[in-house]
Amino acid sequence: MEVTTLTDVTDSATAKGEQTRELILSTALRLFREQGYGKTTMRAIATEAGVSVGNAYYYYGSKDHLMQAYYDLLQDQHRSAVEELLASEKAFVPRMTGVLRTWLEVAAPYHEFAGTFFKTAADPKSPLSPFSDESRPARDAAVEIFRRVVEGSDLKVPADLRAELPELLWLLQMGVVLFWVHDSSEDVRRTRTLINRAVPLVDRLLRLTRIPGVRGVVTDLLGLIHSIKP
Amino acid sequence: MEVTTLTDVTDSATAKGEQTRELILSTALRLFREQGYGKTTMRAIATEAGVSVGNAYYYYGSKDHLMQAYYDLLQDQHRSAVEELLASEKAFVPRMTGVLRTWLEVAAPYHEFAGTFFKTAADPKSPLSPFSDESRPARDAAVEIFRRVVEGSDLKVPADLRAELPELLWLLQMGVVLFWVHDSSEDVRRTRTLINRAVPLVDRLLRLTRIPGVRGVVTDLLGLIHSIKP
DNA sequence: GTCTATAACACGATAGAC
DNA sequence: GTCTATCGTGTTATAGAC
Repeated sequence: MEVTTLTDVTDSATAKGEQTRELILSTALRLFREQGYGKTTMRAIATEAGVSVGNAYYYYGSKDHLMQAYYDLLQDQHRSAVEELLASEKAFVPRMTGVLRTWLEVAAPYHEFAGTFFKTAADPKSPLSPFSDESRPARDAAVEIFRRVVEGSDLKVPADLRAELPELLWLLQMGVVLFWVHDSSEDVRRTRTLINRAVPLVDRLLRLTRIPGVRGVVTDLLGLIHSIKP
Repeated sequence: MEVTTLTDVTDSATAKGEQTRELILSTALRLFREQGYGKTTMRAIATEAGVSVGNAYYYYGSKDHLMQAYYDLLQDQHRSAVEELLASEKAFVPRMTGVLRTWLEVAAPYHEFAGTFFKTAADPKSPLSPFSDESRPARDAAVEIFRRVVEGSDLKVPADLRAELPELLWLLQMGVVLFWVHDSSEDVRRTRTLINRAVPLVDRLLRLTRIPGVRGVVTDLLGLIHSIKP
């Protein structure tokens, strides 16, 4: 009985902590969306959430960590938003195009904020860097989406290339995102054009790999990739 | 006579200002190199240069502007360091490889600092962004190097592709630099490997463009590039 | 126009009490 | 887990000297 009570106390304490953690995060994201990352101060987040600055730092080691948490959230949303498409569509081009378009939709509310996000992500020393060890789980989850894009499709490519393809497609997405961050056109039309034209191009390129003369270049490329992996 | 004297005074004043400007910059760069960007304070730069903080801000609007000045300097050094190679070597692969290797050499002392630099550069709102209007002169100068790489070489590619090639090679360099920033291997060996293998691959790829089946993909690619330009 | 000296402000981050 | 007080730093402001 005493044990049970003790457990209950611990549980409720943990639950309360979790509640505070989420309150701080959701408040921060709202303010980021409303006023941008730069103009949102840690003081404002704390005040708005009804906690102290010190408490905010108790849960999130830095302002950047709040951004990191947002990134994880975004990835989660993208994964579930893409579920239906990957279950129904079988052709490579609409699969890949759909995945990229869905990303645009999910990330849209944070387009301006995303600039600051990638600013931090570009720093090799930052745990938010897409190439850092800390973000490996998030990166693996992202690559996993493209593994499913490839596996569930009608794509016919050599086995060795197919194995590297998910990571290469993820890299393509990184490029699209980089373009998107800098895209200030109405309704990010230029990014949409990029997706609409780049994916069929990739598809065409992949079909070419069966031509003997092209095959050698692909082998070289795969060798290059292998040689620069850490 | 009075005019001459007046001019002299103005000139010497300007010269003195220029001297102070350079003193501040060189001091800042030395401290950045020695202790990193983050740990170098504006107060330290001013003290070390023997000027007041206010004076440092008189010449450089912000700490980031000092980084911007470094970038311009780097580009200048790269351009002159590459001069001899471009004058003597005629084959595409050694030309391109040499240009990229030279960049590594010129930038080497600032490898760690470069992380912070690209962090700032990745922000679309920053004037340091390689895609911003403010950095257009610097970008044009960089692309110009690759225009010379192409023009002075024995490369045989279709005219429409050749026209876009300098910008594409510059983009390749951006990729190499991004890789380099994240490369913590001894003597950046992985980046060297990337250059050594990627350039011949590009060369091979460019030769393939004469195959009819491949030609169509190139046309598509050029169309894509054209359609997403602002 | 160039420069000094000093104070002040805002913000990210931390220390230490409770 | 939570708070208040405080620090260090980028940046700005003031008020003037040469």
